[in-house]
Amino acid sequence: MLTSSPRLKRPSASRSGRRRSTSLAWRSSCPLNASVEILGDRWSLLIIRDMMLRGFNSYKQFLDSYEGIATNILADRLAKLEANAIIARQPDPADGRKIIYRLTAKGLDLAPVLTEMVLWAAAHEKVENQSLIREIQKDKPKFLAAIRHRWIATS
Amino acid sequence: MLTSSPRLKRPSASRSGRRRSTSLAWRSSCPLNASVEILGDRWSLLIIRDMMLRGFNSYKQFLDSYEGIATNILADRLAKLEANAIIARQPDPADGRKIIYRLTAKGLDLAPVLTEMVLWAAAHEKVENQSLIREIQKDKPKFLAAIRHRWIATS
DNA sequence: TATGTTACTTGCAAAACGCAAGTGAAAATA
DNA sequence: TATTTTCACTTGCGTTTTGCAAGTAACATA
Repeated sequence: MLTSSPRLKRPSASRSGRRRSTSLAWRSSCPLNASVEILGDRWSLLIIRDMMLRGFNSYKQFLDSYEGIATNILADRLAKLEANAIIARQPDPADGRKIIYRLTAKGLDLAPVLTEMVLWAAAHEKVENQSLIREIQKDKPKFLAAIRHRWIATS
Repeated sequence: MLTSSPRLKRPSASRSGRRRSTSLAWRSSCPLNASVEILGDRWSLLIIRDMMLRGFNSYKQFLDSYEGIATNILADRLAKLEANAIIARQPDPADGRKIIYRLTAKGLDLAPVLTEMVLWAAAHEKVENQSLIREIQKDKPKFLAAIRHRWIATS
């Protein structure tokens, strides 16, 4: 069964014999490791992309996004992103079935990370969406500001 | 068995019925998806961090790094990073047992990605390595230039 | 020559993933 | 009002990936 709880498992003493605390939830307190533990899978950043760049905010929209995430995985990732305060859920006042997902300020702050990942792939892999890439390359601060303004407008 | 070959599996037609090409290796040609498919796991970016920031260049160093990667996973990730031209392997001329791992120019270009991930975690999670964080915050272009200079010096 | 090091591979159990099908509540439709 | 559809999930199950422990071949060192 998929669990949405934070990973609490600690690695046993490594080959090098270094001890690790048993109370820490993370493998290490390195800031990069924190990002990797929260975002390092094949789906989380794509969900954030759909929210940040495409304005998606519902389960169905994420499910129908191009890469084709499985429904149980989507539910799991949304729960984890919410547990990490990257997104927030709110019932739609206009439709009792719907849940509206929104990026938190913490989630919005991932914009520079996504932006640099897009630029890296654009420089080194064969990818599409050249208009987005050119927009970022032309004026990165302006692009980031536009994301922020859209977020404020839809909050 | 762990495989280092690129994932060729294609998702079947999704719930939305959209067709996907069977010849593409990637789920989509979105640049962010490319980055996620190459880097989106719990270990690859940590290996790159160890090379970029700590100057690690051997299997044993990666294996003994703090987070405690398993030896089979390390071998698999090194092979994948090499297959993606992010790192290159060369035998150590001074020691026939050793393999020296180096970042390629493509791998070095991940510095802005790692940097933004560090800054995000520093802003939103409880992490250590404050000296690194302050160095980045003080002058990001200088920090990135320093990484590049070290890389040139050790090539 | 014996022992340690380095970069791996192999076997196996546990966890995560992916697909298909099902569920319950609310909304839309006949 | 009754029926169907939509939405946000959950469940079951087979496959894939991960993690741990142990082993191996080539080379270096004492």
